[in-house]
Amino acid sequence: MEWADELAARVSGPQVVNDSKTPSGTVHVGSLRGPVILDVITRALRSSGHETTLLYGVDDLDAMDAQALLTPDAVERYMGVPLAHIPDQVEDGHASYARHHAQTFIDLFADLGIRPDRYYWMSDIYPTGAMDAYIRAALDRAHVVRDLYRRVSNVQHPDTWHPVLVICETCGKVGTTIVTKWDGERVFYECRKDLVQWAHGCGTSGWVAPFGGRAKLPWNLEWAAQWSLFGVTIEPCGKDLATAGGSRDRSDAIAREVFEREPPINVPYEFLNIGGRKMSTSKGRGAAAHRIVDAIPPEQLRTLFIRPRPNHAIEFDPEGTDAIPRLFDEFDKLADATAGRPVKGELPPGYASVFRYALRDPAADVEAEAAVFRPSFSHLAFLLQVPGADVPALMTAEKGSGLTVREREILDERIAAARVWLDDYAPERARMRVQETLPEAAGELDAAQRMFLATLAEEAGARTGDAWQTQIFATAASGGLAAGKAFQALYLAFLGRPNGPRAGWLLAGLEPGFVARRLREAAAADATMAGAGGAA
RNA sequence: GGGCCUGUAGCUCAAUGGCAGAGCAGCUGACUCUUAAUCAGCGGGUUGAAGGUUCAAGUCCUUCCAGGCUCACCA
Repeated sequence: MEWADELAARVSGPQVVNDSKTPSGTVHVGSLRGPVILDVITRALRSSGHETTLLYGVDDLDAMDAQALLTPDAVERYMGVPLAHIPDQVEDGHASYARHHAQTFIDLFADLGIRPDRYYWMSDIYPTGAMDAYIRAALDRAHVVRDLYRRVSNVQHPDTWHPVLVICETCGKVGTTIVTKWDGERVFYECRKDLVQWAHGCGTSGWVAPFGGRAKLPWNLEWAAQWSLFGVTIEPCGKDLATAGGSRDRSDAIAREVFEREPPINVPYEFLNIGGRKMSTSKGRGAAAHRIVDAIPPEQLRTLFIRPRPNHAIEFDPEGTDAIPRLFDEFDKLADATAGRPVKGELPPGYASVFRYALRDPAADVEAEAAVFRPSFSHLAFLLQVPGADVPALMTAEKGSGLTVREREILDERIAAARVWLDDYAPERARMRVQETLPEAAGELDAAQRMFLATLAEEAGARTGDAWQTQIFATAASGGLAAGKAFQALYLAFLGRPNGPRAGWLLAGLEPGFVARRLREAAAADATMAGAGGAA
């Protein structure tokens, strides 16, 4: 976790941290790693005394290039059009396609404790004329840009290519236009039918002054221009951009050679892999970001992203594993250590920072947060499956005193997460189910256990969990059976496994007639039945 | 083909160049009302391979092998 603190120690003076995103469609959980890293860097800078501004931009004048995300009849009309100028495909009140997707992403920030000082939308910036100086510089130095593309990225543009994209006055597309001349005030552009494969231009051409929102810079130049416009000093970016000869290299060179400014410090970060594979909404892997957030509350999600160094890929496989419970356990361990409670095993390096930066509220009282009672996630998931269990009451008992408002909030958050986990992610072994018919495993019961079950069947009836629990111990004792063996017998008879939840409450939650019938069936079970199953 | 990352116990990961560790899982045991809790204990390794530097290498250098991501059209 030292990475953020080390970065903070390396810089001097006021800092501007920036990131921006093209709202081209639905995002997945992995997309949140960037914003979380951004936020942690900001917090680290501030806590080491640097005056810091956090900016988050939406590159919503970029062209639509994802056909799959448009309705079929919208493809011809909107492919290549700036995202900000496409109507929302979903009728939920957003002004545009870009606003819809950007807003659903940004809405997650607040929950995660990420609070940029300012959001900016490029569709708002261009019309103000703030970008005009950069557009002019890019046009004046078009030959430098062409040379740099060839040198840095081996991309060969025609000699007449100019680094500005005019928004076609006729069809409104920006992805299909090319500028071939610049006279110092106006550019000559063509909206070509086949400039790119994914969109078709309308054939318009003409001279236009490319200022005040009538044109935009290509993405790499826009990026570098943002650094100058906002005075950005630190900007992390995903490894897809940070690759050698890739976008970041191009933009760095543009910053130096066209806008004559050192690019910001880069913090390249790796992605989040689910089950060893890249997340992809289109391939059906990886829930959309707003979906998995239901199973992983903010502070645990922050922990997941913060703990490894940014340049390490995160392997996370929540499907059918205990990855989610372990994430909670790890967070709780950090809290215990921070609160000075004893913890098992060794602590990760820099654990105190991890816990502090994992908290949603940057101004939280870290000591107080660490001290609050947090129920074990797996224990909760377990209790939720016990028929009739009063989980809040049980947790109050476990804590030994009433839950505070904050503790009740955490409990509710964890209960909700555990429900989602049980429904969508938990492995079979974490789920328990009362078997409809006598489980095969009941054949493993020995004579003493069958005797116990038979006796208990005589006592069966409607009673409370507490009463059942007492009865179980009493019956076991009167038959001379060890309590452990007695409970095992019940679990085998009802769940088909040697262990389970508090048996008394399990039985109390079932229909009394069914309980009596099952007890008798299990008592009558012949040990030879289990021969094939290899019973002990 | 270029770039980045990874390879250490079954799984997830640690280890300023200085005796290879932890959590979880597993196994054994204890427990007369927390029974998937709690407590005690145990096993588990040619650190992907081969060279090199060093008194000393999981760690640094070289070369391989394997896996993953990413770029090479646009943003």
